[in-house]
Amino acid sequence: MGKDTILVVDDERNIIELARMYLEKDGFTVVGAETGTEALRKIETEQPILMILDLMLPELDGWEVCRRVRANSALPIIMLTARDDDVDKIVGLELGADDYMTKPYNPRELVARVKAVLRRGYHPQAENAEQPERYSFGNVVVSTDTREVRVGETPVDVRTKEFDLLVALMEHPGKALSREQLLNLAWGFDFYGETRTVDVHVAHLRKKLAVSTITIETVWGVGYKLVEKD
Amino acid sequence: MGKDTILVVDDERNIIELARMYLEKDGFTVVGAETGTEALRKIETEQPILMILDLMLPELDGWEVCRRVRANSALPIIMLTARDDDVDKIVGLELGADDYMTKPYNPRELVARVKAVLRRGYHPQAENAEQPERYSFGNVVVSTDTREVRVGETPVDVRTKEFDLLVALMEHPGKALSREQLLNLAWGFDFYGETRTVDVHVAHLRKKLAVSTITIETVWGVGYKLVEKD
DNA sequence: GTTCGATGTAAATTCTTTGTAAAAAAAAAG
DNA sequence: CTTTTTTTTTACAAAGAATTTACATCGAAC
Repeated sequence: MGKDTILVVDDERNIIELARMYLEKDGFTVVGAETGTEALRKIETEQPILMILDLMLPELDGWEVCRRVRANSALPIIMLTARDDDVDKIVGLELGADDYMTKPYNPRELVARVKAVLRRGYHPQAENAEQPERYSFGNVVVSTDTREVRVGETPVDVRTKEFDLLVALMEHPGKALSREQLLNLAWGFDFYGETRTVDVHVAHLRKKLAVSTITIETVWGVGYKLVEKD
Repeated sequence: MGKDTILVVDDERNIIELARMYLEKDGFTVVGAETGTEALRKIETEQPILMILDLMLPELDGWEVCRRVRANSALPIIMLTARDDDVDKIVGLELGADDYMTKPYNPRELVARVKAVLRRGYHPQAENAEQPERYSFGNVVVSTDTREVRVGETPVDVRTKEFDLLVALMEHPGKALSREQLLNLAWGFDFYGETRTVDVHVAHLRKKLAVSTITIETVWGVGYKLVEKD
């Protein structure tokens, strides 16, 4: 009961069992409910840390279950739906779901999302939205699909975190970003460490971008910004 | 009994239940069979209007079941197979299947095909979109129809999973692919295992591609990508 | 100019990821 | 059913990165 328990609500027992198989492999305990009322009851008795909720349910549909749960708790909820047009409602109406997946779903992706939602400050739209696969500023081009950085025609070798940091900066050229913001953008919301870690990677990037027409400028007392030289 | 009944033959009960879930939603009645002999018996007793038949079966394999059914009936058959190379046999040897799908399959697509087969004058080859039957990158050529790999003129012997992994990489040359993505592409969404299984096959492929002009590069912290050497 | 917190950065440390051989398990062939 | 082959898992070494530390330096305010 409690700290590893996930409640899976679906009227199809198979869906519950599929989820159970994959989630238990990752150390979660899975409790199933086949109706909306059963779900509400199990939330009380089992104290789950997250609920996976199908929209289509007998007795009490997913919308209603979600509304009632949200009335008095912040239990993370991942919605499941078979219909694409429900997605807009989930996203648009701010029902309070933390994330959603369309059925039929990829079970490993479900596990990944459960973990993501359980991380502090997860922003689902960032996961679901397509990010551009290429950024350019000055004579620097960053390709996210190949994870390559080029200064003019010359490829530049950057490490994982340097790459992520550079992308974060390229997403907001000219804007001053605090170390906190950069940690959120490049490390994720659950990073647990010194803000000054950013400085070290900035230093590395500055060296590697020395030959380019852009640079990472210090905004004293604030953070950093990406600017064109001169 | 009869006019809406579909017989689903698969030794994996989950596959049957998945099909049942979706087919029943569309008004069909689903009868399951887990072995070839059970399938033949159920054809007599249940009089299905269509059979969905997995090739890999205990007792009597799908080929044999199909042959025996075809000996004295025109029952529409949709073949399921996990192996791409079986597809050639199904299509080429005119075994008598009306359509086929490779596993893992999209259940909604299965429903669509069931309906299509039941429509008169259905032409399956039009639905099974051609995927390229040949990929080449550097001096490596991969033929999906013959499942052969050549480095220049020299044939290279690769195992099934190595082949599938190589195809996945060849479909996205230069792109960084995570282990998850590679599992989805080469193993299927329902693979239930360690992501590091990918690494082992990558190591094997690297040895076999050592003499070629391409290689599988590690993208640290991310996954792998296929690139030309130098 | 002096002070003091903020920043730069090299080096040390710690942590993660990856390569790979070998064992185990599973699947295919006989 | 037994043998062979393939696939997956495991375990550990090695490589590679990320983070922290420590100290030098800088910049703003007075």
